[in-house]
Amino acid sequence: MQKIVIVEDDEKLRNELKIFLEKNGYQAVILEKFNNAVKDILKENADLILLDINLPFTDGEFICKEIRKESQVPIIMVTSRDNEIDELLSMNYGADHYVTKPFNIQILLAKIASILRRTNMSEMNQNRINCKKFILNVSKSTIEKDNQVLELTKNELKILHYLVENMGKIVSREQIMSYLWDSESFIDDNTLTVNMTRLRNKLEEFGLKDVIETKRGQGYILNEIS
Amino acid sequence: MQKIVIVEDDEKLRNELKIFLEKNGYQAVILEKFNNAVKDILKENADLILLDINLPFTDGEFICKEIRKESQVPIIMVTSRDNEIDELLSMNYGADHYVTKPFNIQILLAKIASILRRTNMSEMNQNRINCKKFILNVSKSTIEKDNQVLELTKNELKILHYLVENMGKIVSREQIMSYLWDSESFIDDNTLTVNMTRLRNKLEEFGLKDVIETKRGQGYILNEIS
DNA sequence: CTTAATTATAACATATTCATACAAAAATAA
DNA sequence: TTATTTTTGTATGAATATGTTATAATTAAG
Repeated sequence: MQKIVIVEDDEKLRNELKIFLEKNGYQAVILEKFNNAVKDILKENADLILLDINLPFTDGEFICKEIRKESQVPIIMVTSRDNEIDELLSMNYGADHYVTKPFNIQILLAKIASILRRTNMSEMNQNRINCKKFILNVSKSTIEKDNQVLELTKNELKILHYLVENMGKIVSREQIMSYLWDSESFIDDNTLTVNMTRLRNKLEEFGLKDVIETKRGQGYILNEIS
Repeated sequence: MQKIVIVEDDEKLRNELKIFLEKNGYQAVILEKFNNAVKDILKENADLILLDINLPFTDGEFICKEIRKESQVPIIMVTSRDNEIDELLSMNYGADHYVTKPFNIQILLAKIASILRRTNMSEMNQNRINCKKFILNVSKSTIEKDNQVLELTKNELKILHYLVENMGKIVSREQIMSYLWDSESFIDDNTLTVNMTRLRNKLEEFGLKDVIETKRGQGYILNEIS
């Protein structure tokens, strides 16, 4: 179930919103105190935030800006006047969407549904890196090729991601290792080799032979030839 | 400031994009007519191109392909349907990145930033040194010549790199040695000679005879004659 | 022309690096 | 829990890059 945080000082309105959203299949959380709003909001880890611009003590623009520093969660700003929207836009606080009070609650619902559908879709599709021979989908931890999909484990994804990011450049074993594991944990140098072999086997089974080349004594390199 | 060309037929969307990108520190250019798109795009000499696949009169795939003939500028293809991506990929038009409409603009921004950072980095690391007779690719530890590639080992690369960096100047054996090995390890003076011979043989087999000249009593020098 | 210093070559030895296979441990799912 | 997947560790062997030694070739000076 998708979670929506309601940040609204009008107690009556926010309770109505909560009930309404819950009736429509969302999990709705109300923020009651605004003295620590940004932290409280982020803590909820919501899918969407409904944020009134006029709040006591603090203001919505600030909260919006602060949230954007930490998260890309979609934010719907609720304004009281039409022209507030223009002011907001010119400030570029990072909110994606706006509604003006008083708003038609059905329209708000449609808006929310649309935003959530969109972000879900785009999140699924954005982190795709085209490597000529295949696409690395970082979000899904898969590689795609000829309409076929290969699932990658955590380590496999990380190694491949690092190689892809440095396509055409030799990356040393040390580099990969420090990318894979925290520098604190002392992991056998050979563990990387093992992971490498497994990744290669997996890739070869998928029809991607010799994608990762060993540069003995220097590291590994991703062949960028198409 | 980095320049982004927006190729999008939806007037509203492209204007929004332009404003948004400009607010985020980019120079955004809109393409208004598409009858001469490829030329117009290339003329802008942009750092990145945002290219809608569905355009009137012409189509994005064609434009992409044409651009690729002239330039390696990163291209983000904007598609309307998910499965369009797969079609695109199978054609291999050379676009590096894709977003599906409707897209979250913050995610798009992050993507752009990531792509530009990456390409900037790789430009910086344009570790290809042109030596008239051959190109030394430090990132790949190879030399290239007439579409042929010769792999170098760590030592070979280091020696050649040092010589190339000092092209046309005599470098003493001591210089090369301290560049090759840590000053701590005491390595036989003749070891350098052996490495030198090996490198020379390798180069000669590759069709690069007498590239490294011995200056008896002084060191070695890379012949820069073209 | 000799001789001594320097550099080159060849053959050999060693050390590093990596791949593979298997086992154990840890994480995750059923 | 148990079962399964994923990750990590260890051992072995092969490949190869590099270092060592010995000997030959080259060069400059006397």
